[in-house]
Amino acid sequence: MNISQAAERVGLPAKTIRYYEEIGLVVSHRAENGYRVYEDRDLHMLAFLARARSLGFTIESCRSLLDLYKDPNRASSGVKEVAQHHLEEIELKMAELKGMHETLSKLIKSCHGDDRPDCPILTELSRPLPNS
Amino acid sequence: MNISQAAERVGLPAKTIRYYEEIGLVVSHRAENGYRVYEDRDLHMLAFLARARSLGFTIESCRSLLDLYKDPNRASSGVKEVAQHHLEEIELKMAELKGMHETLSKLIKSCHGDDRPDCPILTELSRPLPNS
DNA sequence: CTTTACCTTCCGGTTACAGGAAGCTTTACT
DNA sequence: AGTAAAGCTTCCTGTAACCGGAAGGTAAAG
Repeated sequence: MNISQAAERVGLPAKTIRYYEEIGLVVSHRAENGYRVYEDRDLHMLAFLARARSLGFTIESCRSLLDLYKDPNRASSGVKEVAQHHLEEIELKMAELKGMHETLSKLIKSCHGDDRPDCPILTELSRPLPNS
Repeated sequence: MNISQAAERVGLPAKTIRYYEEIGLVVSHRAENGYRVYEDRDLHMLAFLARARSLGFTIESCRSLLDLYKDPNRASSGVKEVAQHHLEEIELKMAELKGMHETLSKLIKSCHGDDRPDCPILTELSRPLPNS
């Protein structure tokens, strides 16, 4: 199976698969003409990566997870740690976004949004500095 | 006032201020020795940018907002549009993160996390492909 | 007069790819 | 058989918003 069929199967762009190979996340076997060839086992790895990435794991976390996946002697605690750490990062981002959302939606509500120049959004953004 | 004092005042790294100048977001006046010099007006701009960035606006949105800020004939509707668009992006990201959070926290709960190799997280990530 | 602290510019690295050029191979069609 | 289109390869550049560090000029302090 060539790269574009593999790509379609696992739901990743061919470019991305080549990139994963370039950074050593996966290996690819080559046919005699130099084309990459994918077997079931390779597709499993790629699909694994696609799922992990869709959950927001970084490439480096994916590398760890994939290593654990391939190791029959792994401890599930290792997997859980990686996942837990990622969950915390997600929660941090959510909190950050929540803060922005609150502030921003209040500001937007308070802006009449017509052709007059006065605007509470700009007023807030340009509040004088706490002169230390 | 030199760059590092300005940086401290507005809460931005000096590197960032130089970068904003490089991309034409702000202009800097120079002293005879070539050093950047910041006046109140410049500090206002920088603080404006710091606040906008802290609300997650992209640099390009900041550019628009700053242009509007500097234009006494602006329409507040223009500002509101930029902010509204950004709010929608924030909501998109929040939804995405929420989905990841749900899936991931369920998986983590279901993983015993000890020294045994079996792990529902890996099982989920390696689910067989929908063979089309 | 020298050390120390700033300042300058310039270059490379970060994340996770996407776009596109130049060139080889395979497939399809006439 | 000839050719055109599709698919593959590698390589290079660009993205967002900076950070870190090197090399070298300037300023303030002792």
